[in-house]
Amino acid sequence: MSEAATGRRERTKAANRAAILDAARVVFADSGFGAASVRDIVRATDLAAGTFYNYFPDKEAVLRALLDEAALEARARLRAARASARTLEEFVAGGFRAYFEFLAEDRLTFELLRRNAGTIRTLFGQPALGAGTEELRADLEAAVAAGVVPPHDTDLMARAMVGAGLEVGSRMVERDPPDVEGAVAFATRLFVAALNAA
Amino acid sequence: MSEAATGRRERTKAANRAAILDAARVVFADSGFGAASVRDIVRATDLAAGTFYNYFPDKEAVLRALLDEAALEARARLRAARASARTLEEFVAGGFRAYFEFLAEDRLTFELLRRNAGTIRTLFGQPALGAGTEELRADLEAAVAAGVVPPHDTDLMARAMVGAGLEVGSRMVERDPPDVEGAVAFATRLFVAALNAA
DNA sequence: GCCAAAGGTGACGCCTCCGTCACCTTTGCA
DNA sequence: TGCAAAGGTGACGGAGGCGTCACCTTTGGC
Repeated sequence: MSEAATGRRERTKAANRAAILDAARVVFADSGFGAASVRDIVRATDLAAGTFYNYFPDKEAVLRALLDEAALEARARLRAARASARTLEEFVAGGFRAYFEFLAEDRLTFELLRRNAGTIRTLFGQPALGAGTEELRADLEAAVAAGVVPPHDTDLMARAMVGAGLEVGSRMVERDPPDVEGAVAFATRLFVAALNAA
Repeated sequence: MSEAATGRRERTKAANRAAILDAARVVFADSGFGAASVRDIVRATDLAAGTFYNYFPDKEAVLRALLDEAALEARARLRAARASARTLEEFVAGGFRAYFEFLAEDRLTFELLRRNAGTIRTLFGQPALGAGTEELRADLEAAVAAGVVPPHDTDLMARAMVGAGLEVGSRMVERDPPDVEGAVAFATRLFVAALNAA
């Protein structure tokens, strides 16, 4: 967006790439990655079949690009949330708030991730939807070291938080409008109690 | 098994059906339902293509049959676990133990469910992997009514338990041999603390 | 042992997908 | 305005999936 005013050539390129990504998000989210074909994506676009291959070698590359985008956004939000946390409660609440706000704002991406979580797990490494389970674990480790939280299995705890967050987030998104603060409050109370009692 | 000693005709039929289901479990677990074809399943069998259609109309029906099987087993185990629970802690621990033992014993089915959770959710109704979220919610409600647990949002709590259980179970299964009791202890402590503090 | 019913078999016609490539349109530069 | 490079287009050959059906083997009753 900052350097948008380039030549028409460049602009078309960016627009085509974006059109493919947008179409793929929808197609993957509601047919599932496995059942989706490159033609399905192209059809949801006004481009010709051959054009697709000027941008991506296959549908897997498109999925990868979509995930990179989502991960970038998610990481930025989580980093921001962490920066301002002073207490354990703020830390937990901030993390969940960032997570739930993301889900609420970008439903399509959430649906994409949720629908294809299994595929993503097997296709790429571990992360899948919790695009930051490992960072969370490291943060918990740091909290233990700082004496804020009793020692516990931080790997299991991080996974439990991600898993519970996913399900709680799903329920949240089912309601319209989604009650972000309610979800944050629930998840925070749950894990603050668990962490203190660890 | 009880009425197995029927004619050869019957036995072949049962064997063929079982062969298709077994093959499908493997194929769906590692290619994903969407990417799998009826031919993939048939190929993993020593039957001919046409035979498949004498047993199932399409691959979706096979998935449905696999899920019915799994749900039946899971429900039986959970019911048994509940029967013996006397305290809150026993109730929670019993539920998680039943769940984790199932995952540990039938890895293939677990992989099938985990890999295709998104597809299952959209293809059939809600349940997917937590083949008993609703029952769990009802049990929590009963515990609240009985005064064993403070009032709380039982729907969210049930989902959080299922979500956390799934992730904790995944970690458990990654290790060999899987530490069922460790997983049970972790999950139980987590949710007993949360429930008491609700 | 015979024969009709059950049911396994795999080739077939139809369809869609894949990735490519020769062709044509558009763009940017001079 | 002219022209070369960039890149969009869609038809094409090859592959493979789908569900069917005529045919053949097996089974079970008599």
